[in-house]
Amino acid sequence: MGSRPNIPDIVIGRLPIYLRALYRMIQEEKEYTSSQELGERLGISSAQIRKDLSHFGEFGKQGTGYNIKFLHEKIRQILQVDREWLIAVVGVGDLGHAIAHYRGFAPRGFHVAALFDSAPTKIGEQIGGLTVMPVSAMKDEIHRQKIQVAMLSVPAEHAQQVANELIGAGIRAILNYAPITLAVPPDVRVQYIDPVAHLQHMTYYLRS
Amino acid sequence: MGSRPNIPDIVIGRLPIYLRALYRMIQEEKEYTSSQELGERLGISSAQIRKDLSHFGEFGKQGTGYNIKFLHEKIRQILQVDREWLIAVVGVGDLGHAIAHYRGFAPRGFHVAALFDSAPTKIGEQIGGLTVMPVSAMKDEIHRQKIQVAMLSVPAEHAQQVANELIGAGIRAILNYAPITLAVPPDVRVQYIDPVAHLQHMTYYLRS
DNA sequence: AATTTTCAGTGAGAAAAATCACAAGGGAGA
DNA sequence: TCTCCCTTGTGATTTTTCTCACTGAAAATT
Repeated sequence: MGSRPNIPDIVIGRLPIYLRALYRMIQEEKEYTSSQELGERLGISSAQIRKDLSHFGEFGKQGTGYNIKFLHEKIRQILQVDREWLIAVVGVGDLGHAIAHYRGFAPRGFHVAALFDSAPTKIGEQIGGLTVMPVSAMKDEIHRQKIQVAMLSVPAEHAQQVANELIGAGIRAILNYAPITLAVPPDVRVQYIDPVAHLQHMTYYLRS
Repeated sequence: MGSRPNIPDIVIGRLPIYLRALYRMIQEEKEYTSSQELGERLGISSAQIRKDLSHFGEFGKQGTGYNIKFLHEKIRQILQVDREWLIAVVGVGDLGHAIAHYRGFAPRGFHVAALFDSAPTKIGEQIGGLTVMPVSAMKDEIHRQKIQVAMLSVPAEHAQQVANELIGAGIRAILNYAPITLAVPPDVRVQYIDPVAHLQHMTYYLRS
């Protein structure tokens, strides 16, 4: 896809939000939308949306707006979610279970392809059609299936160590559910999910 | 605690990150840290950390740095998590179950105090010491317990409607797990948890 | 056919956020 | 006490991000 230099990360981060809204519009069987309508739904200015999209091409038509399916597909291509990504889940406690059962990954480009845990009691357990494997088998299995993305749902104390092993096994993107900032080499991407951090962010504003 | 005007939201959003790191340091029985050390752990510049904290007061000492417990407590006060917040969870599918069982809320200031679902088969179910109640009982129960925060884990199609009911019941902060942007009045805070959006953000960069 | 409305894309400018770099305070050791 | 080393808090500056406002094109209306 040739040269795509220097697009701000904050712009990339908004594309999945646009995708999500477009997906809803497809379900609503809408055909066209405008930057203004999209912006109103998302609480984002229309100029912001137009400028974001302009980094990647010209997807709209003056007077008409954007064809929803077309724009949806274009953003999927940009984000590379017009294919399926395999995911390894490490740590199958309550959270890992919920992740393994979650039906929302598949329709948006992701497929949970392997489950790992270190607790001997959990090895062999069947979850959502997959068998929990020992962490010692992680590297081989990740290579065998060519898995590139991992979700980390182990306790905070073990997260860094497991992350190191994942990176050693070739993983280049980690979605970390443990409430700890990971140290990783610059070619590895990490994103964080910390519900408590979000809650704490909101309670700041709950002053009467 | 008087006037605290105009502090950028992006600064507020980093405070929970600092809190998380300080909490870890307390567990490691460290006593002092510096903006530089903290920054290295978090991948944030030391100047950024100092400037962020300077919005709220002077918490460090030249030559010494920050007393970890003291700074931790100060940030807890700023975020108002030096008390316990009660949370209502709406939607007890797999995700709602995982939330209800999650042990990570309590030590960081939050207590799941009520569970709601609309499916008659789920009403009455016991989860983590709580009984699932019907959505129709939501308003009364939220008032009775004076719950101010809610977590929304219902399907996307119902999220907006349930959010409306929550707001009608007096909820002022919503952590939304449904992959949809909610429309809410300006005095209601919403934060989003969408793992797939994070994954899609990362796959952008997975070009070889 | 002419006019009006709608809406994308974009350069210029404004606003916000991050970084720089330094003065000054505090501790440790000589 | 004096000197050296750390480290904070912060004004100044740079960088990044967002918004404004306009051009031009397409559609809708008269």
